[in-house]
Amino acid sequence: MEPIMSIKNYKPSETELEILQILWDKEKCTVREVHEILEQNKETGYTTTLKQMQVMHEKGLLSRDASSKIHIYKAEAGKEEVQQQILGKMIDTVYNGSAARLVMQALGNHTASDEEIDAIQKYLTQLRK
Amino acid sequence: MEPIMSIKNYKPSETELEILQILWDKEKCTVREVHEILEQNKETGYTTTLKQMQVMHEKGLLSRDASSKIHIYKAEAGKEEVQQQILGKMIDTVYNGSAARLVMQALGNHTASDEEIDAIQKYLTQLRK
DNA sequence: CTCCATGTACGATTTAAATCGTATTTAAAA
DNA sequence: TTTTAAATACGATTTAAATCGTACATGGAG
Repeated sequence: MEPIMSIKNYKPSETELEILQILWDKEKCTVREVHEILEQNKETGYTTTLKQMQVMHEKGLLSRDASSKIHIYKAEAGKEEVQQQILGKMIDTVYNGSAARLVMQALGNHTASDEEIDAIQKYLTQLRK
Repeated sequence: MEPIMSIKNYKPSETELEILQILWDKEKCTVREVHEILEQNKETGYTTTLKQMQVMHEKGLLSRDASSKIHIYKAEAGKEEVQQQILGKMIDTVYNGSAARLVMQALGNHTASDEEIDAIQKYLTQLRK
């Protein structure tokens, strides 16, 4: 697997995203730690997780410290960057480029709490300046 | 290909979504019409588009009138339904279930115009009641 | 009626991701 | 030092989507 040209503009697969989420959350992990978290949601073999992480390492999505027997992995792809990448693609392909339409639909059906709405309104006001 | 259990909760592939977009926009289309629009964005063979649409028909995503030689296709999957489905999955997998976080990131980087922000704020105020 | 341009049908292949079995390595316990 | 549990390496297989070549059908022009 050749390394990814730029880590920006890379859209991870569903499984890769699950692993990235774990590493964004926990900073550093062994394969076993990642695997055990993954296993809580779906059945999967240890070597499957291992292989996934090896491939992601080759792609440059993860870095690792291999100085001891147990390799320690770390996310190289940044959380905000990747989220932004996925979101942008979605706005284009699903909402024809209109972020506003996405936002309204998101707020309409995934009922946010009053606190969340407050936060968003403040954010909007600030955004205007 | 077996028909999809429920058209709700179905997440179309990237290519399927492109075809759905066209049919949401134009209501009824022949394969050729769809293909010619698709071709504007990417190189692809006619029979590839045909096959895609046949499979989507088998899945129940599209219906068709086959009474004449030239079949006329129509989207069965509803636009809002599918968008909602994709969006919901994304909020879960990318934003840990927080619609608010998605919204803020969407507004932060895909700069909306002042008019759009107005519209969103009004929408929010109304949402509270 | 015959030709032929333009369709559809469908199987085979390609491609990419995900899965897993097995071999090998390693480090610490016995 | 030997054994062994637990880790990595890696090739082979599975799976699903996408692509495409080719055969066959159809209806209108001549």
